[in-house]
Amino acid sequence: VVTVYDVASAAGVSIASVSRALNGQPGVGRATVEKIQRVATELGWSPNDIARSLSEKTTRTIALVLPDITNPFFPELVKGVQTAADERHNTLLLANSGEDAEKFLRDLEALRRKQVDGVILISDHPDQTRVAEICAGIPVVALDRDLGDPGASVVGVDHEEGARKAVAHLIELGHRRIAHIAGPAAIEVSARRRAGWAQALEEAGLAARSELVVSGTFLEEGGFEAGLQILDRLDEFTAVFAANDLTAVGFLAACASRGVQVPHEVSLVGFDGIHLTRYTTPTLTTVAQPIFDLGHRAGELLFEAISTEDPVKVKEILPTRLVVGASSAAPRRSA
Amino acid sequence: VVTVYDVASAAGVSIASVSRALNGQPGVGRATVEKIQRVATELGWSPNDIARSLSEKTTRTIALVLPDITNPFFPELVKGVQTAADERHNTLLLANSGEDAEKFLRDLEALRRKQVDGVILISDHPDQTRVAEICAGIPVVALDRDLGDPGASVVGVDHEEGARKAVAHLIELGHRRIAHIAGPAAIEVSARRRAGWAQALEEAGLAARSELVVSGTFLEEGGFEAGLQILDRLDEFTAVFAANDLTAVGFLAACASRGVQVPHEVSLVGFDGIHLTRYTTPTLTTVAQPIFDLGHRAGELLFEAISTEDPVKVKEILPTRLVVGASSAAPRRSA
DNA sequence: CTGAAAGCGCTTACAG
DNA sequence: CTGAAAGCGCTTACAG
Repeated sequence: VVTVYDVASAAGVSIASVSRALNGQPGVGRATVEKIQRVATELGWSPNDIARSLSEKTTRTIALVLPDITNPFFPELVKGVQTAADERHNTLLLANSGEDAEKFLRDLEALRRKQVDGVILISDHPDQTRVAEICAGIPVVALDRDLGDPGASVVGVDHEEGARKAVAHLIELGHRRIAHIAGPAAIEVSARRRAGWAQALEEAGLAARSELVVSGTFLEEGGFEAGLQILDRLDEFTAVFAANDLTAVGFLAACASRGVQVPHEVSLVGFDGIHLTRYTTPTLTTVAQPIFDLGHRAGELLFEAISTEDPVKVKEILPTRLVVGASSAAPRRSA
Repeated sequence: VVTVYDVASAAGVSIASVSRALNGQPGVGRATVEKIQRVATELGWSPNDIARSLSEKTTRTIALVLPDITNPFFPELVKGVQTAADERHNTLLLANSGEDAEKFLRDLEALRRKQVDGVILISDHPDQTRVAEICAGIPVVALDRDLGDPGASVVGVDHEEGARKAVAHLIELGHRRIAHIAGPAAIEVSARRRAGWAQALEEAGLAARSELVVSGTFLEEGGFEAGLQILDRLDEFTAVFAANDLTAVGFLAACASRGVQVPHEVSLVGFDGIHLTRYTTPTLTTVAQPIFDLGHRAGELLFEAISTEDPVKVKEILPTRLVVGASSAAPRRSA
């Protein structure tokens, strides 16, 4: 309601001086600055970022598009990005597109209209061309999931390698038959982790039998359902590698409901390293991603891209770490 | 890059017609509209919401300020608000202030500068006056936590009543000594739930002994720590009412680490009804809040306030529901 | 050090 | 149905 014009006339100066004074820019007399500041506070002036953005052609806002804020992996990631944004005094705009491809595109278009300065994408949308079209001209960083778009920097982990570590850990414990509860087929990450599972088995001279793969959803229910199915065939395996921690949590619940002891009757390893894994019963062995860092790094990369005229595309792979909890142990029985 | 001016000159019309045509407003010839639309797509025109907002004096953006996106209660709430925003074709801006009072005020100021049309607040900031000052002139809805500010509508649940239900349930099962792991002292909701705990005990003619109250943090670690403390005094109680589900999850972990069986040796009830409670071992008895609805309703109320000149302040209390899981049972031992 | 003026990309009375 | 013009609240060359 009160604008620079009001402040200017009340202080008896021009709006140019007001703008400069209120932004701490040089070229205004000390006394003038003080007067303007005083008047501004008296009048209760508050800057209008919309007007500023229109004028400066930058909104100091970046966006993060993610599939499911409800999966605890993402809030942690959000914190990382948020921190990066805060450090640069930028605002973070969240778009929770779900895994819905259409909503994703609509959200992306809305962000473009909002004139965000850059976008961090967690998605493997089937139509990369459309995505690239919409994001044309605005810096993009792909997070966690790979983006076909070569125009974007990528930060993530090596999911295959992580999965291999998980399975190798089980093999080392003595397991020979290891089942896998996979993620949704449409998500690239699912395929990577499954591939890692198969590789680790094969490297150990064991068969990666597709009968031992059940599909999940990356959510608890998926792990639970998969568990109910697979627990009927406990004679075929002694351990389970779940595609992510939520799946593992669901599997634990299935075990509990069937009275199957973890890790005595079946060992379990998850993936992600969400905070919750330290508080499940038993605590979960998992391949931890540096979640916060992933988000933070993605933010930093994005800001570099924003402030550089011709940004180089980088691909940054952060290390995963096997965290051994109480859900994995040597097999007490043979499959 | 391409503006209405470009479209206008390319189509041989005025920017007024372009604006009207592109916004589907009446008063433009059918043929003209078509031509303008064609030219706009050819040129790859995309609306600039910043300019529109400056002109229209509305951003079609609402903000939600919350303490901790990492607590699974909030993402679910976010979904509710998000849905309400989507329904109105508004954008939701999230501010994750933490429980940090200073950051909260800074965030609020940033939102004001961003010219959001309204704000949903989850907070009980000590300095309500400051909050009211910053929010002056913009519609506010208080969510989940009560806001001293009488200028805002409130939507939430009756925490005392909910807590009473939890404790009454335990009493009904036969428990007589019920401990409580409280939330952070600074949060009003903690006090309410604790009061409910005390009331239920007293109504049943039992003593609400303050020695049976341990403080937590609303996070897993708090419940875990509290559990380690209190489990040394298992002879003093047979059941625990945790201030929220995350606390209960932490307590379960403490029980597991101490080898204490739930519910055989100690019963447990949580509060919130987060999704996870269905997948803990054992599944958690809890007082479920209609989380999604709370968020959705807050959004609706906010939009009403935004679109009404003189909005009435309402206080909407949504019902909680006791969900009986496997963590509560009749006491097998006497305290 | 200070100000008049143009411009950011839209929308919307106001005239025709 | 169509357009010229003003205005939204800022910032920033450009002159002095």
